[in-house]
Amino acid sequence: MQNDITSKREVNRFVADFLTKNKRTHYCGDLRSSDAGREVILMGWAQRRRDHGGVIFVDLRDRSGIVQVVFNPDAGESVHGQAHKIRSEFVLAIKGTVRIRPEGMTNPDLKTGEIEVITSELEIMNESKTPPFSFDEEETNENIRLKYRYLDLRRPALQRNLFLRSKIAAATRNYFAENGFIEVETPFLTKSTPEGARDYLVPSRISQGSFYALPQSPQIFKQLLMVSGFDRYYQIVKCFRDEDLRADRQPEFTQIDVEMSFITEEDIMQMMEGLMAAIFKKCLGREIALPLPRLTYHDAISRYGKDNPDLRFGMELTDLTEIVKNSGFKLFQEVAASGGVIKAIKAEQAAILSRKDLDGLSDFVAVYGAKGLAWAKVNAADWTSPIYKFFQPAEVEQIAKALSAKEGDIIFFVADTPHVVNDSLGNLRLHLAKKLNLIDPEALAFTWITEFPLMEYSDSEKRFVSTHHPFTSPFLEDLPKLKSDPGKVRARAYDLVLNGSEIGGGSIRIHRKDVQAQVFAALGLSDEDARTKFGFLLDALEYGAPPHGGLAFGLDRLTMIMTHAESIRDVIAFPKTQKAACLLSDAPSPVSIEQLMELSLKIVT
RNA sequence: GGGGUCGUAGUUAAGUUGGUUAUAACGCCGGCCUGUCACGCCGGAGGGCGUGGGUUCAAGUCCCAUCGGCCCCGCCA
Repeated sequence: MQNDITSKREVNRFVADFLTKNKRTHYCGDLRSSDAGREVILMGWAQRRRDHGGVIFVDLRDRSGIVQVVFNPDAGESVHGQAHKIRSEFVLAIKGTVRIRPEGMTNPDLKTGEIEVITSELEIMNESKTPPFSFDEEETNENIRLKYRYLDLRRPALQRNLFLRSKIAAATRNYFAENGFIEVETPFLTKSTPEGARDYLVPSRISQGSFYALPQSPQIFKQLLMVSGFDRYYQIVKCFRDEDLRADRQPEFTQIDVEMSFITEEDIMQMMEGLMAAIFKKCLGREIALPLPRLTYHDAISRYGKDNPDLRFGMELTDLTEIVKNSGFKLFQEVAASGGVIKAIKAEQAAILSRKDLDGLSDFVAVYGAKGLAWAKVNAADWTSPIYKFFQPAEVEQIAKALSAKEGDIIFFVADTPHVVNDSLGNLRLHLAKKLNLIDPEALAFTWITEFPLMEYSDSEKRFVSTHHPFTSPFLEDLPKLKSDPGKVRARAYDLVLNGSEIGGGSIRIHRKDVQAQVFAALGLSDEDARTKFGFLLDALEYGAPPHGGLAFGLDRLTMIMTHAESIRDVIAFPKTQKAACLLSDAPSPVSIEQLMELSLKIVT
């Protein structure tokens, strides 16, 4: 041990020497029986050692997979002796000969199970501490996995995800290059914009008391590039939003950002459908039928309760307000009279749902503001239902007809404001589909959502706010409503939804200053406000801005769907926790008083 | 900001109505073993139960607070 440093140096020199003389010939997982007889040099990690006293087996792993390497005692004392020292995750280089495994010794669970490598030389290039968790399928607490993310990333599943993500990015770049797009980088240190999400701020040292913001998206810059005449732009770019996290939301995420000039919605959608087809073809070998289906925002909400409907299954929402508004059920009467709606969904042949399950579903919809969930089990002649007694036979019949309900189905009713009804039934629909196993995991259900409202009333801000962003063009024919009924103005915006996940969204932008001014006015932004916040864009619009529009895809979410990942963390190399912390690097963390002083900042809490 | 859930050896988990030295599997260490592939066999070490209070004769088990992971609402497109 006292010679530790010296011997480490020796080892390092030896390793360097080894690498100078020996180049890797193959990846472990690529070897096949056709390689039999070939001498190979492999480098990787010892996944497992099986020491039989005589013969020793080691599963050698690299990014391609694993192969069994064999150390025979008769291969020589030094190699065999070294092999005894191998432990989990030691870094090895071996020279050996591929051979077909002896009769009956093959392992059908391995791609390389037909063969093995008989080792003639072994180099232990580095040792390893015992890993803090096993890399097997066994689920380990995510806090430990994130702390040792570099080890977690040795798992084949995560490697597969990141390789696929890289393929998606490559297919994207190819597609845009083939279609005449230019990739332009836009600044990360930019100006805070008030609309939309909370900004991440970066203090300026040179202009004390002033701040940059990290971009929520390159929105304004890509529009400026259109004004400059680049005509077709794209960028694969990080975006930052300081909002709370979810299973599919990280504070920094990646967009495939696109903008085009002299186009309409149709041109953009067609171009983006081509992108989707190219990505799925190149990365998964799957054909996408084009053109993709479309649904208006209004239809999506009324039929599925959400603007990101999962179309892999049916169970649509049915409006029963007209049928039940005069029924004997007082609650339904009152809701209908006060402008609310009564809607229902039907779970087909859902007898596996127990009475306890049904009661539990009330708690489920309560999260979305529903004060109750009525249900009815449809029998041959009647219903088993707490509310059955309130209805006339004719009403029961009409409801059953509206829903095409058959014996064995269960109907769920929610009566409330349209927003609460759609929200709770839309989410209940998803919940039931998962519970009843209605979703084909291999299905790909795309849909465009069109005709979004340009703006929505915000109760918290007591004004209309942009649904998309304030540069979204309204439908020209709706312009007169901008003053009289702003909530009814439709936007030339479109989202692309895949399997119930919004994977992209965009719009045709306003390219004329007068229209932009009207929209700002409807949003309650004064000329002065607008000028302070977006002055440079407004200026640009006055210098011959072409008609333009675009959209952005969420690369993380797209990758999630394509890898069947349940969490966005499974498609990001170094993700953050729900508290937006990086357990690996321990960010965020306090900084020195000197750093704060240099920025003229003071911590006040 | 709110709701839910979890935190016990390196890891994954068990731990009855609070009651003597806190279990198991895997991993780890040592020994044996020439064909295994989650190798096998024998032996061994390892934690005081996220943290801090409190109740009690007695707390992993009860109470309060706090920290952290995950899911959700709000927020966010």
